[in-house]
Amino acid sequence: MKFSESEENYIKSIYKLQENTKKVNTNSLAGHLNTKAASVTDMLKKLKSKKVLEYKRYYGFRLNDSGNKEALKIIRRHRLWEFFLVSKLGMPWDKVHAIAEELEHVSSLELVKKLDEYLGKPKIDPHGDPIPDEKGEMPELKQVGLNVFPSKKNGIVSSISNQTSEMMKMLDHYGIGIGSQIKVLKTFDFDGSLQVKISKQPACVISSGFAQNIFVYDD
Amino acid sequence: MKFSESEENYIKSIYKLQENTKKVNTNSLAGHLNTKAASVTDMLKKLKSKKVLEYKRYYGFRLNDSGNKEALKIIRRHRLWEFFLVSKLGMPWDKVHAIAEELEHVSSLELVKKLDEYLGKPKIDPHGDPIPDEKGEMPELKQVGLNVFPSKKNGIVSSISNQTSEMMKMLDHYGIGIGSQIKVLKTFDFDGSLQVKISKQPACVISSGFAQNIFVYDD
DNA sequence: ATAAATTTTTAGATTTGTCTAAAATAATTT
DNA sequence: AAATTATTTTAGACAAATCTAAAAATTTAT
Repeated sequence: MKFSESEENYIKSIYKLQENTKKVNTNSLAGHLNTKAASVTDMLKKLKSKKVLEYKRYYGFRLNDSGNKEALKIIRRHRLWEFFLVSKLGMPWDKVHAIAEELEHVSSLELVKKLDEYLGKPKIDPHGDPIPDEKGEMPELKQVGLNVFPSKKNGIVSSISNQTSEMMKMLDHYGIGIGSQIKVLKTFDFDGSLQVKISKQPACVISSGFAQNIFVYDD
Repeated sequence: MKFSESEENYIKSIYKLQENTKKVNTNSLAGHLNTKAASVTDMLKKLKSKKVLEYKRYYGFRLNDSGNKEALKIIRRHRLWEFFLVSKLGMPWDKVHAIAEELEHVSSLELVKKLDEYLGKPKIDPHGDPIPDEKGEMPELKQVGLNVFPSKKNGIVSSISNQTSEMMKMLDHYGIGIGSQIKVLKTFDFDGSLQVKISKQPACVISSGFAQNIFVYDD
């Protein structure tokens, strides 16, 4: 089944609203999509007829299995593109969302597959959100600040909670970016500084404050 | 000025048809876009009102300066994405066009700039067509088969005129791809084989027949 | 140069997605 | 439980992009 850009946006928004409330209602979806309730009702009928929505008029609605699957595909594309924009093109965190909103609608399966492989099948996007896999499974990964990440374990940098240019300069200096491999070799109790190995570079020491802003998950 | 996806497709097609004939006519554009003459006329009015088209009814039409500039921007995006899909994602030549047709409509200036830099500001796309630069200038580059490329000059691989899997295997073996740096060190008259240096790898020797299919331009 | 053929444009309809305003239904208050 | 308020849906309109069929303009042929 193929979906228009607009249909995809509705599906994605319904999916997100479902996470909080069991049944989604017309007004909240209209708010989320920055549109009017009447427009939402029209689209609900269409999505129901396309068999992605459970919907009884006046009673709220939610995606069925098929709809959820579709939503996860769209979210997967969105987050892969965000990862690409940040890790490969070096775009700032806060600018990638809007661009990924456009790129996510390019739906070639071949493209998504190749992009995923090219990026190293990332599991978390630059905002720290999990990227659904090919089957639509959300990886259950907990990320933690590098300062509390266990020693001697291989970690992958998933996000950075500080987007100042000062931070950027330091990340750049150490060669740390989204997707970098990282391992804590030693921690110094005196000031909490850490000796770390970043990808294949020689080990180096970083401050606790710096490490706090680097989020990492188990490889 | 912003253009819809449809408007962009019209602009791009008119640009391409202009290359052959001085004035473009309604029917040929309809043929090119796989649509009907009446639809074309409707769009011509719109493009005229948006000041990208010189158009007098019944008399044919062509893009004005502003329209040509817009066309070059779209073509630039298209060809950069094609380059990306082939050189980074390793997609086959013949599959990238359709995907680039979608990607080209994502028009963030920031994105295009970063993508261009990331790809190394390529001048020729994988089909051998020139990529307009930021200013809309088409690079005037002649590509030649590697077998006739002058020795000791730095070349960039721009396209490959053979997409068989046998060819792919050899390209892969030698680490040659779109965008690779290459230099001919020596040629052997006995069988026309060439000693070449590919990027930073140690020099190696390749056959004349192989070299014929590798197109290169002056760096 | 007039008739025939072709091309282009107009007129009016259709589809998709949106909107406003009014009606229908549900939820809340008294 | 009736009245008030809030939410949702319907009815009807609109803009964008397309189409078919008919009319207008141009080109070609006789």
